[in-house]
Amino acid sequence: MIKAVSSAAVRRAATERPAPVNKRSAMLQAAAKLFATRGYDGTSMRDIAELVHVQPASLYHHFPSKSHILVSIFEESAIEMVDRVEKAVVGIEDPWEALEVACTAHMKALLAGFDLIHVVFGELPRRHEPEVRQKLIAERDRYEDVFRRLIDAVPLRRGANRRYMKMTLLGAMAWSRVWYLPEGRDSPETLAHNILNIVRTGVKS
Amino acid sequence: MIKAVSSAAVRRAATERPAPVNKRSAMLQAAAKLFATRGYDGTSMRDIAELVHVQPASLYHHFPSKSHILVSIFEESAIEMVDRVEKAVVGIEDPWEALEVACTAHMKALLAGFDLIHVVFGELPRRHEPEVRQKLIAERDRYEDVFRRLIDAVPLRRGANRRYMKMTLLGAMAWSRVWYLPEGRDSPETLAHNILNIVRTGVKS
DNA sequence: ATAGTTCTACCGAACGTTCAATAAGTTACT
DNA sequence: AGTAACTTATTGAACGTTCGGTAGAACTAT
Repeated sequence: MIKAVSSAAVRRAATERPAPVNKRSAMLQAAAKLFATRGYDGTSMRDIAELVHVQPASLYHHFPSKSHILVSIFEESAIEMVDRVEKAVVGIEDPWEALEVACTAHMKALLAGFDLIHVVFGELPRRHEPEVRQKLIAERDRYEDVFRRLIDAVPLRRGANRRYMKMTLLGAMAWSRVWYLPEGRDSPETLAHNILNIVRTGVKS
Repeated sequence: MIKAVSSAAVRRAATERPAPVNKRSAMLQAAAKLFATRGYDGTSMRDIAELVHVQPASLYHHFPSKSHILVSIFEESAIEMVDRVEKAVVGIEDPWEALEVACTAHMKALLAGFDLIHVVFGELPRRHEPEVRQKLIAERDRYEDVFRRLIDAVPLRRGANRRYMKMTLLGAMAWSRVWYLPEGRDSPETLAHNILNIVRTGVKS
């Protein structure tokens, strides 16, 4: 019995298929990278397949369609990002500090190569079929909710609208995708700090 | 001679082709509407042609390629938007009021159906060929420059960074594309006022 | 233990459709 | 007559997707 198991393990290790790792997640990674740079419509199933060194047809073993790949990216991304942000803020008492830490985590992911979240903030759910759109929006909402809760905990001046604040903050951060230069002198941390500071205290003299 | 001209005019009036209006701009309008909702890659030349009631090949009489249509949209949009914003701020002394009026003009165009500007803030230049990308960025910069000048005129507290302020402001406004609901209770004016107010005075108590 | 079966992951080739673009011809207007 | 505007007809390539088949691992029955 023991022998049989161990010989199976050896055989599995000896095979040139390098790992029993989930190829599904490799496909998701590749798709995210391409969607992030070329957009959903600008990426073909062939492009994705090529990046994973697989035939196009193989993608359909793991996903029923191209749009399901997009939905899966949104799902995995929301889970991962909620996790990152919530881990980052754990134990922090001051609500403003917690929010800044969350923003930093967000900007790091957005500007330092986490392709999945790039897709979430780059793809407009509007452009997809209703059924797909609904799921995309739901996943993004799930992530935004983390920020909503952090913003709820922060003391605002009278009359300040938390919804507008959330949209301004997330919008400003999302827009950095458009103008940010990785080789520039601004780090994601600096960006998060400065953007949040503007939203918190304003700029006027 | 006169007879000939008049008979030609009558024939022209009688024909169902409604007007000798610039069909080029109609094509641009149609393309902008489609690009704005479905994206560049999600829109085909056939789609554009159909919306103008013209055969696909006719588009190539006015534009050498699909990407030239996109570039033309950016050009016309930048001209039009610079014009709108500069007309809106003329004669306003107070720099903060001028900036708010500019933001209002911007939001009105963005949220109330001016498709051209929608394309400018929806299409990522990154995704296009270098030659095209360069032009797209140049046109958007031309527009952003109007805001840069308005922001330069506004008095800030010490240490406030005008570049971050510009990016936060434009980013927050651009992001409204994603969550704004036309049938909601927020008018473009309200949005512009509130977003600018957050950037100006902050939200903290 | 071995032979037969099922299952997972993938492949190569092709499906019908749609894409941007072109070539050549026709009509409209000056 | 000449030019601008637009048409019909067509191209080769690329698209998402489907198909039948296969290698190998994993169960099942003997």
